[in-house]
Amino acid sequence: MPKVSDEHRTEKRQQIIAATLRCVERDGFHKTTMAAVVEESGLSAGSVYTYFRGKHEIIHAIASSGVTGIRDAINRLVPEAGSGQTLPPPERALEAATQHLLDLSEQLGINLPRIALQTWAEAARDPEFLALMAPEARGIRAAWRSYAEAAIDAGQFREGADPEKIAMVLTGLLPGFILQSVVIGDVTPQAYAAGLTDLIN
Amino acid sequence: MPKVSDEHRTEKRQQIIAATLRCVERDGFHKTTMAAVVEESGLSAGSVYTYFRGKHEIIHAIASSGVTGIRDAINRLVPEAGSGQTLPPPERALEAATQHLLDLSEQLGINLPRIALQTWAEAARDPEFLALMAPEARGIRAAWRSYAEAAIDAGQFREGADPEKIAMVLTGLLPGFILQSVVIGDVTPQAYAAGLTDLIN
DNA sequence: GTCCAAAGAGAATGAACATTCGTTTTGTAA
DNA sequence: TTACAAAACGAATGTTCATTCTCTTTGGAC
Repeated sequence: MPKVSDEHRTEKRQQIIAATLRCVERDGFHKTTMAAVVEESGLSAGSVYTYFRGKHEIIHAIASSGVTGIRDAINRLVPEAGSGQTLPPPERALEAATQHLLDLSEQLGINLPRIALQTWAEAARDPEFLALMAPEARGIRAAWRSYAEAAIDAGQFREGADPEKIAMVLTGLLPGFILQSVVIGDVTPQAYAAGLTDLIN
Repeated sequence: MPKVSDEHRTEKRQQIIAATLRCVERDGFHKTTMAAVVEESGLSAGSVYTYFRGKHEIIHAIASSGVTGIRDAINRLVPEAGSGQTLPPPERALEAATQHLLDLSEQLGINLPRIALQTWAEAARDPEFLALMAPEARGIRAAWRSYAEAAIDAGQFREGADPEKIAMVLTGLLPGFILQSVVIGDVTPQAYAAGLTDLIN
């Protein structure tokens, strides 16, 4: 094949990334072999290496991709000024965020919680990987902060509450849901949200 | 050396496990080489293999060890019947649990949050490893459940609140603290607890 | 239609690493 | 003291895996 359009090129890269995600869900980053990626992608070794310089680069591409879209899901909960949309209470916001994760998992046919655990471990180990992930993590925190600010304005939390600290806790609830869904396996968005309701009231 | 006492044997095993933990904190399970464990432990390759059948067995020993002692730390917060000890509010309980983790990290000279992330990833990947970790995870949930039951009895939460669901959320807050401490790095037990206070009130 | 540069294929390569093995040292028990 | 069984050692081994290299195919430009 001759030089191919840029769209085709990014499409093939997506195909390889998707194949890698399926492998990583099963085996983690380090037990995922290039042979497995090659097989899962339906391409040949040589071909994969024309789209990525190596395994390293595929993994880093995953790190920067913000696969979960959690950040946007949270931002969608915060009404734009004058939109008339109402701000959900924290338990509904949490439920929406966790439900989004499960919906997207189903849609992609990939268990995102499992992938998430792998990426966290990699972030703890590889500073470059961390640098690629951190913006997404900070973005999720910032989204919760916007939510908290709106909630304080709306009188849902006491005047003078610290939106950044509230955001820390709301951000922290997501990994807790993800980890428990993999390790214990009995959490649902509804039960988790109900727990928050009981904790708050 | 001839056959050596059982205490000496378990002591050497501990020494190897401690060395491995230092390696895993730095490199993760899969990038930790036996050569590194050997060097860090100050023993020789052959010697390490007289105490463990292989890398696999060292890793599994770590999985079942419940290194963090979080479970006990939580249980200590719940007063025994008739002890006169008072039940702390959730934010203080959370602060105590997260502070325990940092204290123990300092005491051991090991960053436990980093280790935790590695173990979660391994649990997602290796069912045997998961089976060894799960009891500790369930134990932490059970400890929070005891706390929640006591708190409901004490009137801290509304009558009819579901202690298991409250326990889900309190359990979930810990991974959130751990992950954010590694990825964002700005969480403290105090700030996190203050966030919970603001969220609750 | 012919070229040709890039893509695709898959066997070959070489490095990294867990584990083993032959040898030496050590401490206890006779 | 001597003997011996286990522990310690560390070089050698064999396997696994990422990456490369050569060869073949492909499809757009002229």
